[in-house]
Amino acid sequence: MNKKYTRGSFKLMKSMNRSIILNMIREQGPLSRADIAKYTRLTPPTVSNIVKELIEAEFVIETTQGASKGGRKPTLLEINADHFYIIGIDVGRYKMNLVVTNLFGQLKDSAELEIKENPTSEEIINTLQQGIHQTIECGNLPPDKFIGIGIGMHGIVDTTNGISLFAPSFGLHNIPIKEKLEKEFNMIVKVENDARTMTLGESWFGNGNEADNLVGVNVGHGIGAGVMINGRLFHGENSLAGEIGHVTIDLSGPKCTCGNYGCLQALAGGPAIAERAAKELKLGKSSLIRELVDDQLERVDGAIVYEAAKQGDVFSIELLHQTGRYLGVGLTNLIHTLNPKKIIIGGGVSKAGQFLMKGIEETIMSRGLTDQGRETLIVPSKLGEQASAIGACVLILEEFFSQK
Amino acid sequence: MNKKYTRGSFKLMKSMNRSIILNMIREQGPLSRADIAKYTRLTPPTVSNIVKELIEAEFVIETTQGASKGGRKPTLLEINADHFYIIGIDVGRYKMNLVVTNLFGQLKDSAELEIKENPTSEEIINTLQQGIHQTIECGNLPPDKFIGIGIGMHGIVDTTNGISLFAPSFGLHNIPIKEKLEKEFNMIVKVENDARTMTLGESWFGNGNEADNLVGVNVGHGIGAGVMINGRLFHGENSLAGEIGHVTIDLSGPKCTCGNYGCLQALAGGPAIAERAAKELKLGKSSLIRELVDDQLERVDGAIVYEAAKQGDVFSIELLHQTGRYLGVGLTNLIHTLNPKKIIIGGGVSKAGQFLMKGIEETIMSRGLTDQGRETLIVPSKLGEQASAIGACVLILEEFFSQK
DNA sequence: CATAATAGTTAATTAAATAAATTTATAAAG
DNA sequence: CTTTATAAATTTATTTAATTAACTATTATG
Repeated sequence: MNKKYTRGSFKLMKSMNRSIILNMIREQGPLSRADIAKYTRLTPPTVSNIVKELIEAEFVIETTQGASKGGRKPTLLEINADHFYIIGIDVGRYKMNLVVTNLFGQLKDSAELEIKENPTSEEIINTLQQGIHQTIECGNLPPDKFIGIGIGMHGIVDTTNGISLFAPSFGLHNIPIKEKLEKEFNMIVKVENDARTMTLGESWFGNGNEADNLVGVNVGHGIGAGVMINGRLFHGENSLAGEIGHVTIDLSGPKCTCGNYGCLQALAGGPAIAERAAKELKLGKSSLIRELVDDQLERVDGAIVYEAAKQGDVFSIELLHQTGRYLGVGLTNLIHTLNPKKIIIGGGVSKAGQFLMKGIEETIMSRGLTDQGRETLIVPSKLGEQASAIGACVLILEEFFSQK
Repeated sequence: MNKKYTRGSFKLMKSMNRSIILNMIREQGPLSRADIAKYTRLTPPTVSNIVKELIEAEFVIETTQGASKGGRKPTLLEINADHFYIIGIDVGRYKMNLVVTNLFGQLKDSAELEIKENPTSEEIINTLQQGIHQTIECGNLPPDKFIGIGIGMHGIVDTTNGISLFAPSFGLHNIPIKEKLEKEFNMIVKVENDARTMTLGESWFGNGNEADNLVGVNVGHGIGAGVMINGRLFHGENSLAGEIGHVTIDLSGPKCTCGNYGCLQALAGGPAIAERAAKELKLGKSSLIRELVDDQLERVDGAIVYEAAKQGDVFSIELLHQTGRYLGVGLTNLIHTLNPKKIIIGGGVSKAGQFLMKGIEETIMSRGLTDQGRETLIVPSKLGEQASAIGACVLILEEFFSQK
């Protein structure tokens, strides 16, 4: 009774074809009408009609003439990429990362927004609103071309209503982001978890290209993943899909912040790395880290271990190698549960990707069940620090390119 | 370039609506044309036209007149369930379980087929063919009403081509089941992994009802799962999705048949239970099991532990309780990765469900990350031993009820 | 028995794809 | 140069199948 049926109708037929054509131009353009007809198996008049509408709506433009293949030259079509701009914001623990992209995900502007210490919900909303106002009105880009705002937010998000249900690093509940921003700016606003926006960003404009089944793993303070199935983000029943930081890999492992023992995060998250480093250093091991923190071991964190490793510190390199092995176990579990085509490693810790990758690959090779499993592609993030903010833009692009 | 676009067309529109109506009658029937129009928001003439076709094709029949609600009595429509029969076969380690169902998944006939020891591919095919011939021609049911054959096969299956790529308990590779059976019987044949057919069976006719995101866990000799996402089986990139038997939950756990340490299967599979029982009994623990196997500890297997537990043996009950806790860790990992609405426990070991459930629930309660996660429904299989064979029938039903 | 309400059908209309024919533009052949 | 073949795109006519509106059939209710 509760199931939603999408019935066939003229409207649906039209909107499917419009969406197919628009996306085909986006992904494979520039293309001629004839090309589109050939690839989609739609007839030329159908393509021409829809293209006419898309041009009128200024979503698509005719560009150059292509080379003739023995007859009339084709008129090539392209997305009118710079006719529309999107704001994407990644709300992190200490700051917000704001970017502006066009329809091709190309970076047009960016800014960093400071978050006050122990912010209230209102302060978070205010920071967002001020940052957005400044970006739109600074004059770099025509204000009327902004069409939507996407937010990548750490913690638990109610995507339907655009509410941050729980933001652990602020200790805040129920921030009504979508409602407030839509009222203020009168454009589409979408809110999503940041591991998911990161994955979305990589999927559209990063290293995820073409993989329909894809997992993006955000390794930072915590470990979270965005799961894409059949080319769309998958949330699961209660938005818990991809909470792989709290997958148990070692029943007798160290205690996690969640109260359990042996969670992946408790072995491979940023704080876990720092803790293991400090512990071993206390036992007297020698390492460059000592110099970097002036022997104040409480100052050790993930970034410092990475810095030391970069400078060739054997102790740190081995530490990250071991972390990679732990991560590898988590990823192997992922492969044996979801079996994605590709896994993308992003987030803060992934800066140390070079040092982690070896351990990850080793473990997957040894623990993978079949050859195919072992061949799962593990790749680093391409968009790096901006993956999540760019992915937030994709929240709007998805909407733009889906139906209308 | 490689993406397949489904373009909107009149054919698609029609087939969508036909499928919606057919499925609505199946799931919610008996229904009147007017009911269907109301629920689907299709107009009465559209519904009438399609229903006319469905009646002509003998997929649907008009049954009784419903009660008037203040006007003309509705003519109720039902699936012509017994006009079509489907054969489903679950190919296990020692025998095949064959069932015949109608379009409602109601059992019409069943049989057990013996598998020779160390069978060849040809012998497997022969056994299948003989069993099917016998079933069709025995006279219980009109032979011309059989429309398809579904096979649930343990091991790794190439579903596209209907080939059993690897059947570990036979040691066989590349059994071309679909090809051989289609040639012999000239009807649709579909082959799928048995954990997946089990899940499919529960989803349509068992305890999975209405959950779009569902995992069925087959706990037996090994542990495998069928993953349903958005109401459809999910295979992953290389059919490894759901191979949760080889998810690592204890880095320092016992060795698994796959060569790694601490796989779920090595802690909670049938042989693992038997091994733990034998080991502790060797240390001198007292248990009813001793009597059941005449003190020949090498005869202990999962079934015997279950038998003892049923008879109130404290040792066995505790053993299964512990097994449940291990399973619970595996399922919690599943929840934190896929977050299904429901998890169905089936397979051989699930006969001992009552003894496992407590441990499973305990663990999920203690290890679940959020309230919602902890509330994931864990339910036992409803179809029991026949789940996989009935699910094999669903492979054909899916096809029947999808488009045409 | 009249009336209102529900079920279902028939006829007319409409949206949008498809098919066929035509126009436009270009390269290559003679 | 002109002709011819061919590709690109548009125009016109046709077809599919949903929708709208009008109508018939049936039944409960007052």
